[in-house]
Amino acid sequence: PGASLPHPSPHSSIHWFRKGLRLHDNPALLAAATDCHRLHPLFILDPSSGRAGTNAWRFLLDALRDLDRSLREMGSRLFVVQGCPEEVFPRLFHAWGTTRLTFEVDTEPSRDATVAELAERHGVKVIREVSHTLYDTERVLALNNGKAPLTYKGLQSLLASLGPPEKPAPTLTLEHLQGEHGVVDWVSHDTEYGVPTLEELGQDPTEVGPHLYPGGETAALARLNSLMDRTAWLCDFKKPETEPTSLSPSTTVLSPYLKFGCLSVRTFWWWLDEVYQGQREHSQPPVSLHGQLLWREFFYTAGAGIPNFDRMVGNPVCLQVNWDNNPQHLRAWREGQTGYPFIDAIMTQLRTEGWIHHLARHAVACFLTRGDLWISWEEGLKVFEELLLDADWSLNAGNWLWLSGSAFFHRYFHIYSPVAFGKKTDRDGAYIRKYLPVLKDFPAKYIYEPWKAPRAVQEQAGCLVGTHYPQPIVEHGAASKRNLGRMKAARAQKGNKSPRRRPPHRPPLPPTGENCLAHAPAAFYSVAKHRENRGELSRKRLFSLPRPAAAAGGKAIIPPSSATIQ
DNA sequence: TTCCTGTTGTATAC
DNA sequence: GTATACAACAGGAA
Repeated sequence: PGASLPHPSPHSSIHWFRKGLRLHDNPALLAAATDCHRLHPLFILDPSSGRAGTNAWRFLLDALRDLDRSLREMGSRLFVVQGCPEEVFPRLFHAWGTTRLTFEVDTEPSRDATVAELAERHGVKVIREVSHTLYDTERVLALNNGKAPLTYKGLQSLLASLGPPEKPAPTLTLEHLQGEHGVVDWVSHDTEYGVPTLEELGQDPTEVGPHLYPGGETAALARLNSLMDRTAWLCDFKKPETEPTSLSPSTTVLSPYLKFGCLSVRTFWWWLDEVYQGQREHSQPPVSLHGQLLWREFFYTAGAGIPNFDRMVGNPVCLQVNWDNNPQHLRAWREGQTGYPFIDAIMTQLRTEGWIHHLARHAVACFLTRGDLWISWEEGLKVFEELLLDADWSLNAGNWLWLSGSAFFHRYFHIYSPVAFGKKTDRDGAYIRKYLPVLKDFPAKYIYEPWKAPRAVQEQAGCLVGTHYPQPIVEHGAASKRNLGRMKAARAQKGNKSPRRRPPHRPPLPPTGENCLAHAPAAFYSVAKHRENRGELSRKRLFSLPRPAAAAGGKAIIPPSSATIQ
């Protein structure tokens, strides 16, 4: 730290925050601060982008305020500007005398190339760094002839040839900041560049739910810290065994922090690695926590390598299906009014709290698409994008492809029952009672199927099905059976058009679908029941804010490698 | 061609 | 709690 520069700092830098809302492991931010006499940390709020709901906006504003607070402690500030990047940058380049623009690589379809060109035209040097993913997605794709691996194993073997992920970069500290830090006018900063409120963004602040998961790097590292004491839990973690019906999250709920980059995936990876090192044995990918981070990598790679990844049409890996158009059923699903308490409870938790367990996502996604309602996964994707705090373009689309049986997942005859699935881990329906208080007095025998309760029982529970709570909008047995047949038909069509297979001996169907390949799943991080720590002593708390221990052994700020474009 | 595997199904039997 | 049928797919290895 504190490497004093041998020559005057020539640069005026803008670091453009998009994701990566943190000071730890942020190589592009370090690059901005290097040889720099004036640094402007910038966030551009683009009101025209995205479908985020109120809870997600709150999370983002939390994160921005936290970032500003941390920068302020070092005498700097965050500059928040509203507009679209193409319009904002030329103005700022001119006003701030910018010579260098740095930002984190984004694997999603974005306007990065346009901005980079624009910067170049203004004589501004552009530096991009990989830090949102464990590996450089472009490199992984190149290693596989430009194609995304379509199985988890496939990705694993590619990554094996690349070796372990890079270590996190050092946290930005006061020592990295030279010169003026970019603050021109402390008096007018808040009015000109302050973090706006929900109201100022046109969001209704009365719509937010309980503030269970405050946004920001500080909250992210605190959450990580509190997991540190649970060595046995971390080492035993097996995702499929965690419970979707747990009343408090049975997984980590680090996903919103990873999505916005309040937590660095590399910091998490190497911290887990340290925990694993100290133990005799630990779970392994794909079910372990390391495995969850590799699923994340899997879908980022798929999202970057597969065209039209978030759509059915034009997506070469996606099964082409004639989904129904049924706005009433879609609305019932979204609002938690399907008449299936398990489904409705999950959707209620989603709308109010912004986070649901991974397997709960499976249950409602299957219900919406191939299981019961036969509605396009693209509709579900949009709802999740609005309501989930951790909705991430690649992971969201990838998981919807998976659950709808459109790609990656092929055993489409495995269908989640909206009645039986929740019962496995919650016989008495405590989860339903929590999120659907209208049903809270039903006996356990009927809590998953209240329409089956005799009239007297419904009266006793103070809830008449059809009056206070809806009748089921579909009959699961019949609907799932019919849909299974429709899945089979869609696949048969695909088979007919595939050049690599003999035509299946089935009656030919009218050709409508496009040829599809096939492929594998994704992960939202979660859970496992709180198990006791078997007496391992708690480790020292490494994450107050800076995290020196895991920082790359070397101090090299950023390798001036291919990350630099211009 | 055959065989095995795939993070996370359900219902029934013991 | 574990085993099995259910009805059966895609991809990759052998």
